[in-house]
Amino acid sequence: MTETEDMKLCEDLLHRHGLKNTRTRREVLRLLRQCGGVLTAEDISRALVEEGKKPDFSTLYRILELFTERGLAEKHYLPDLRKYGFSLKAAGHCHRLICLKCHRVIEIDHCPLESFEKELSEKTRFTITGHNLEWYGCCPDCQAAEAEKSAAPERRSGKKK
Amino acid sequence: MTETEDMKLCEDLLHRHGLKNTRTRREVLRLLRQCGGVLTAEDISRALVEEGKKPDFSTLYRILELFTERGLAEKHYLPDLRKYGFSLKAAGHCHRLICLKCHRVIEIDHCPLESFEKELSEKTRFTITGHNLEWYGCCPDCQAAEAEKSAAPERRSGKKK
DNA sequence: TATGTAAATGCAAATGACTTGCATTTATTG
DNA sequence: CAATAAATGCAAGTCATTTGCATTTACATA
Repeated sequence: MTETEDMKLCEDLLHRHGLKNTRTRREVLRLLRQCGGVLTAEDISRALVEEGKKPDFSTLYRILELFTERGLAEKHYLPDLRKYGFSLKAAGHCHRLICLKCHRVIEIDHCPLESFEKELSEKTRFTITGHNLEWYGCCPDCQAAEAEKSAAPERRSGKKK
Repeated sequence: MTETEDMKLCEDLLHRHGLKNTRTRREVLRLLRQCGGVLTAEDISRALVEEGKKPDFSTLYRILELFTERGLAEKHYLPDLRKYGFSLKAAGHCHRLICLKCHRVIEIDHCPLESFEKELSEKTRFTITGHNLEWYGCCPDCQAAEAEKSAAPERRSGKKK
């Protein structure tokens, strides 16, 4: 897809969701599409700064919140980073497997909870309105990188946990 | 159980986990045991203030963090409150069903993910190190209260969502 | 195409949960 | 009971996120 086509698509997406088509919104959408996974406000800011733009964090947060409200994106708390990440919303209900090293995301479209949840609701008499389900781990690439590192160890920076 | 017995038990619990037996730690432990569910630092502070004590938040956070490290408690991010809650740790792996109104917690000790997770790991070649799973909903009591309220509506305070 | 208007943005300051440094107090050990 | 290592309180700091407000912009309409 050419860059122009991609931009066109972003504009359409915005319009289809009843959102004004502004430069920063297009950029945020583009980055989310490009990465395909989860980005934090800081990730997005950094990427745009590298391209010579510098949107304010307040604007980014407003955009990300808006995208989430309008069902264009999803917001996930990332416990290891103590902040939120955002990703484009998959059609339909799904869960994620997130690599803790590189933040790559695999979408899991089959929800293994449906039947269990029905049973649970009957047993507890709770109305169940939702659930949180995410898996964390280490993707094959990062496993390989990790294995290599321990084969030829280098100075390790004192990065906090 | 008498209050003294309860205190004794708290002291034992602390000692068994290699923790000094201080007043505030005993109080925090007692509150967690009494409530049986999830409490935030603020919940704990409020409860203690009502009893005429006023531990500093820094102390509470230090204690809760310590309890978590030593496996006495568990820490959960509560997305609707945007902060952490703590509960005594159940023996073994388990998940929670949390009432969004009153924060009552039901522990679900059967994890419906085990077999699914194995399959998932094989398919994606990720090393899966953990998962997040919590259900949210409304407990029977709050459902009843809700039903009553709409039958005989009263002035609603402008409490934020 | 010009233009009025609501909405979006940038900026600065605020918020709120949580953390940290340090001086003081306290639980435990000998 | 004294010594001491650890726990606490206090004040100030951190950091993600939010908010108020003045300015700019997208886009519908003239």
